[in-house]
Amino acid sequence: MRVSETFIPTLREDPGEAETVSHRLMLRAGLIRKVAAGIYTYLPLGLRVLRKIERIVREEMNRAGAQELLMPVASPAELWRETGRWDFYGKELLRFKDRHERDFCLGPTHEEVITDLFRREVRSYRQMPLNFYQIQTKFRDEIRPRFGLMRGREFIMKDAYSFDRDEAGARLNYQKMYDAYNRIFTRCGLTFRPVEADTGLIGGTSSHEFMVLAETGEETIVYSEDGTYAANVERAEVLPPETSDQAAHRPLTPVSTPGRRSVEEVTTFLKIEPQHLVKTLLYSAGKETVAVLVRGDHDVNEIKVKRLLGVPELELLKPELVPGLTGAPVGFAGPVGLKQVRILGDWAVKAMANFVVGANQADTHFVDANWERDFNVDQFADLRNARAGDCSPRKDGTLKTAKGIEVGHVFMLGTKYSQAMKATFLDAQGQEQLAIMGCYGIGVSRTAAASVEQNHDAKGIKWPVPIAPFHVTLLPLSQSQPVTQLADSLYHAMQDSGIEVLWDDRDERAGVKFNDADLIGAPYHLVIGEKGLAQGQVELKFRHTGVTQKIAPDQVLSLLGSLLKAAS
RNA sequence: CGGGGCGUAGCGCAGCCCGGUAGCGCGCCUGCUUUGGGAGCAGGAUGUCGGAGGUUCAAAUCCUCUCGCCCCGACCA
Repeated sequence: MRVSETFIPTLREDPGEAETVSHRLMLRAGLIRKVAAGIYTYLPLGLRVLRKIERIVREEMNRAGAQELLMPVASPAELWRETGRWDFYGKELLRFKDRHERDFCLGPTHEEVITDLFRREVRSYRQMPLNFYQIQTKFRDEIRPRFGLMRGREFIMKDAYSFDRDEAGARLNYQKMYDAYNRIFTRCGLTFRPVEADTGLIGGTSSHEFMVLAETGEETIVYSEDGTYAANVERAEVLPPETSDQAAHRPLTPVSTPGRRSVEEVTTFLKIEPQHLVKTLLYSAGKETVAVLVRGDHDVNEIKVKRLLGVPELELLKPELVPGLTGAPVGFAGPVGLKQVRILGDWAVKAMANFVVGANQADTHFVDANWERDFNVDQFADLRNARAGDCSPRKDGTLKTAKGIEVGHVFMLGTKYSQAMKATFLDAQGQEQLAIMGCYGIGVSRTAAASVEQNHDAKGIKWPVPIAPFHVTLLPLSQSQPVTQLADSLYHAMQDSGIEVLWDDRDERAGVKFNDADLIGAPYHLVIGEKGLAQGQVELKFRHTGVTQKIAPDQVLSLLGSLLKAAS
């Protein structure tokens, strides 16, 4: 395509609205424009990138035996009521009424719709296994959309749903999808890592997230540097400590800690390490109030607490309710003498002795507290976030942490949806069975943004070949006849041999063209200038390395051809 | 929803505190020169100052309300 005939509105300056790298560069390079918060138009260049990713996704999904279909964006409330998600999904589900006052929503995911299809159409085990996928616009009314395409409200997702006769079949489909995802993100040129994950609102029995490793990622993952373990920090197990503090228990002693509330304030004031303090966090879990005890330098993992309690919602107790419960202002809560509250303790607390806790009295803490002697812990469990330096739960080394962008997520659903919606089939014995389901998502638009996060420099984007909007930018630096003529013939020759080329045919100065080319980020730039041409040469620049190479015009096709072949 | 910030020309911003002619840079249009890393000179066009209401002789500026956007948090396949 010719730049002069293509809508590529590049921006010289950073737009005021964008701070994140991918958001900024995608706006500046003319890939996207905002319509409303978290809602974007994909401009020609941006759409080309999405189509490339979609193509890779389709090829790998088809190869893995999934079949493409397309479900509607709008779906009726009745399906969502069947699974309870009409209420449970909350405000993220964008709802509306049609002209007959019937409730509808815009699909944030499609388990209900596909399960409805399955139960209407599939009768026999002979029709299974099945795996359907679609690439479609999804809508989630996020509380806070941000970072451009990274967390949009409307976005493009590939979602797949598998239906199996039994657990073994479901596991096989899960594995196929897991493998396909590895191939997809590898082909997209991303540095990523599959990690064990929590199942969240989708539910189900187990899942993995595919994380693109990037500093700006919203997720934290932990992994064993030497081993194979990797998990989202939400999910990562923490093993109980192997040794515990055997020190003789000293007597419980109140000390004055005026105005010292936070861990930092208290430990600084008492001149102790945070490892010798126990934090007491009060939560409301449904109708119950629970106290969670963790070591001063640890963080509570609320997902683990929720799972242990078997409750869907967990919220820190509202500050105004704390004094009524503890008899002290916020900041001085402790387990000693705490009434009407279930007390949960993290494993690390079990290994402690003679520690500091709040005294449930203003401006007072206890030192030398000990569990069992001074207070009762109803249950010890793994309740904290894993962190760097912890032992891997597989005991295959020490954990490190990294930031990641979730671009894919695979779930074993089991019968959660087939049960709720009575999606059954007759097995070989004529018995009615529930379909065993799995579901598998890829954020297509987010994948594009993640790639930019991972592949850029101060000048702009550095697209990997397989998802670049164009393979080559052709940059004739003057309007002189020999230069234009060569550009024209190379342009057509490249097109004829299947090389996707963007020809900057504008009468612009060299600097403008160079800067736009760097910003847009095609992997190869072919520069034709008067000086080089006088010596019978053109210049090939590799956007990723910045390396340039002088070559004869008649070598361009074969060289680019082999470079592209090697890179895709 | 809580906290912080912003809304002035297509884009990036100044002006607001302390009310009185709406400005700068880039881009855009015309002409000449220039042409290997965002050109120079000359000339030109472009504004419901987010919206509504109020105070005032006078509001971009002060007050009230409202809409939108960004960042942090809560939240979240």
